[in-house]
Amino acid sequence: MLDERKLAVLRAVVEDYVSTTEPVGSKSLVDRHGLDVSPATIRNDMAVLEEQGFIAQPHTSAGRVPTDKGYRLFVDRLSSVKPMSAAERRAIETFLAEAYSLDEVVARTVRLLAQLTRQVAVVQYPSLRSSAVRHIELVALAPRRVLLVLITDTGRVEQAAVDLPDDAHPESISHLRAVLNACLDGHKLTDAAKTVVGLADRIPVTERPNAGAVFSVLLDSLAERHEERLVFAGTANLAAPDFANGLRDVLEALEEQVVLMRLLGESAGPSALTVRIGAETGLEGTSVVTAPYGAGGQAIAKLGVLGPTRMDYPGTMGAVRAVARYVGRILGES
Amino acid sequence: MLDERKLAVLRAVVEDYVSTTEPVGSKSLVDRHGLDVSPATIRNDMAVLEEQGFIAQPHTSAGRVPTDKGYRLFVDRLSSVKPMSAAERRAIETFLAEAYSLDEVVARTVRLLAQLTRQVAVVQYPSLRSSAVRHIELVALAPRRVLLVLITDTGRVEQAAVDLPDDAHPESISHLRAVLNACLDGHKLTDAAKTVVGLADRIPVTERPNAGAVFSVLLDSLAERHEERLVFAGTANLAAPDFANGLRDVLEALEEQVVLMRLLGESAGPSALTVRIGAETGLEGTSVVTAPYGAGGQAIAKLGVLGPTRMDYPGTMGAVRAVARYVGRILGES
DNA sequence: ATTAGCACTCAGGGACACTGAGTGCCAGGG
DNA sequence: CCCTGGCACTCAGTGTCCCTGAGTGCTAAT
Repeated sequence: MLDERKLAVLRAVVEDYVSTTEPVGSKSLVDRHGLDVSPATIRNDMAVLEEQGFIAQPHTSAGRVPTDKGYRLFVDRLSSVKPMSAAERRAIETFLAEAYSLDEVVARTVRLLAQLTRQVAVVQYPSLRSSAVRHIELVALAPRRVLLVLITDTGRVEQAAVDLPDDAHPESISHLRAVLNACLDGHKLTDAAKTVVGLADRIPVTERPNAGAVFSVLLDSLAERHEERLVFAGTANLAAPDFANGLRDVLEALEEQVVLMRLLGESAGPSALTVRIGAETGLEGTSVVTAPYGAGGQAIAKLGVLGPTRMDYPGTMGAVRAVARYVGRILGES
Repeated sequence: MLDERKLAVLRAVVEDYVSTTEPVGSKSLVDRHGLDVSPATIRNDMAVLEEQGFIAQPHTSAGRVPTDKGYRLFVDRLSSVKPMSAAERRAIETFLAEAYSLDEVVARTVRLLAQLTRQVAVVQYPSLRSSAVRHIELVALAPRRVLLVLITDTGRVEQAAVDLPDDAHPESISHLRAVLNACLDGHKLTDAAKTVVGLADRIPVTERPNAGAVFSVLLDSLAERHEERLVFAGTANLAAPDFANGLRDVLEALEEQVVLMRLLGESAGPSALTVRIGAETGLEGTSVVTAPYGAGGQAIAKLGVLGPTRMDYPGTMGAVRAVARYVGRILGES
C-alpha cells in the first residue's frame, strides 16, 4: 500500500516543511533530495499520500503539508532520535553539575531544555515518595495548629500546616515528634504507610486523634502535593510565528497546571520518550515531547517540551532524552 | 499654556483611545463627550497638545493617539484612582481569606490581580526580615554539609544548605542548634545581627568556624534570597493585539527575574502607587503599576501589574491598590 | 510502472481608483 | 480675542483587475 518510495516522499515532505515552513512541491522535492525519479512520479505518490490522509494541501495549486497523521507516521517509523553531539553532552553535563540544591537542579534543567530545543520546556518536580525521611519537625503555630516539616535524605524540605482536632500541649507535640522520628527515620515515604500502622501503639489514647491528623497530612497531602509542582521556561519562544493564532490557548494551558499535568502524565511506556502530536495534545497545532526521568533507574517525574506541530522531532527527542538522562544521573549522585 | 479645556481634551483623547484602541478624531470627541464647542476648536487644541508632545498622529489624516508624555500627565493630574465597588471588594476579601499558607496567599493574590485587571500580574514574596524566628533546625547531610531550616512565626519555612569549613560531630551540631534556638527564638531577623555578636561566647573556640558559616548563611543568603522570589500570572493576557510585536521582549522580561525586580523595585514613595509608563519601564509600549504591601503598616514587598501603555489606568490602579491592601490585611492577621 | 507534455488552478502581488475620516488654515462673527 | 463654518487637502484602507509562477491532475507514450 505504501511502498518504500512513498515513505521516503513522506519523510522528505516532513523534513522540508519543518525546515522551510512552506508547503513543499514535487519539483523542489526531487531537487533537494536525491530521488531518481521525475516530479510527475512524485506527484502520483503525493496524491496517494494525500488520499490516505498523511499530507494535505492548504489550497489547490500549493505544495503539500504534513497532517498530524503524517507526523505520527514520521515519528513512529520514518525517523530516529538524533543523538546529541559529544560537545553538547558535555555542555549539558557541566551545566547541570553546577547545581547544588534540588531547586537549582530543576531550575537549570528547565532553562537548559528550553535553550536546547528553542521551545517551551516543562519540568515536573520529582516525587517525594521514593525519598527517605531524614528528620521530621513539628512546630506549634496555634493551640490547634502545628507546622509539619519534613526533611528528606536528599536534603529537600517540605512543609504543611496541620489542623488538629484537639488542643495540643507542648509536651505531647514533642512526644509525637520523637515517636515520628524514631519510627520513620531512614524509611521511605512509600513504606511509611505500613510503619505508621504499628506506630499508634506508642501514643497515648488521648493523643491519637491529633497524631492521626499529622499522619494523614504527612502521607497524603505532603507527598502528593509535591508531584503537582511544575516549572517551565522558554515561553518567549512562543513568539515564533507558528503560534500566531493559538498563542492565547497555549499561554492559558501553561498557567492551567491541570492541563500541563495531563500532558505530562499520560505518557505510554515507562522508560520511553512519548510524543503527542497536534490534536492528541488537546491543543491545535501543538506537539509535546516528554520523557520520564529519575535517579537510579526508577522514574520519579517527567519533563518535556512543548512546541508547534511543525517541529524538528528527531532533534527535540534527542535533547529531551539526553537531558532526562543527565538529570537522573545528577539526582542519583546527591 | 494648557487651559482647562485643553486638559479636558487630553483626558478625553486618552479615555477614548483606551476604550476603542483607535486614533480619535475631533468630531467623535465632541460627540462622545459633552464638549460645547465645535470640532474645529478641538482641532486647534489638539494642534497645541501635539506641539507640546502630549499626543501624536500615527499618520497625517488620522486621529490622535496619546504619547507616553500624554499618559503621564493623564495619570498625574487628570485622573483619579477608581475605587473598587463594594461587591468587588467583598469578592477580593473572601477569595483571599480562603488561603491558608503563605504560598497560597501569594498564589491567590497573583491570580486575583491578573483576573481583575485582565493583565499580567506580578507578586514579590514578602521579605523575611520582619518576621521573627520560631525555630531553627540543623540537619547533617554530609560531614561538612548541614541543612539549615528556618521556621518563622508566620509559619514560613526556609532552607539552605551550608558548607562547613571543618568536619562537624553530631553533638556539636546539636549544641549549635540549641544555642541558636535559645538566643534567636522570638527575635526578628533584622535584630538577629546584633544578637549574634554576643552569641559566639557560648560556642567552643574549635566550633567557631563552623558556627560562623551557619550564621552568615542565616543572616545573608537566607533572608535575601527570599526577597528575590517572584510569581506571576495572566500571561495569556499578553495575547491581546496590543502586544503583537513587543511580545517576545515582554515574555523574555518575565523570565528574566532581574528585569522584573527592577520594575518592582524602583518605585518612588513608600506607601504610594507607582505608575511607570512606556519608555520609563524600559519596555516599549508597556506600562507597569505597582504598590507596596505589608502587614501592619510597614511595607514588606511589592506587587503590581504589567500591561500595554494603552491601559485603563484608573481602574488598574484601583485594583492594584485594593489587592495590596487586602493582602496586607490578611498577612497581618495570621 | 514511469515519464513527458499540457491545460488548469489559484495565492500573492502590483497597479489603480475610490472612499471617508481626519486634518490645517482662513475668513467671518460674537 | 476666541470660536466657528467652510473648504481644500492628505492618506490609510479597501476593492477591483490583472498577471505571474509554482504547483497540480490527467493523458498518452515509453
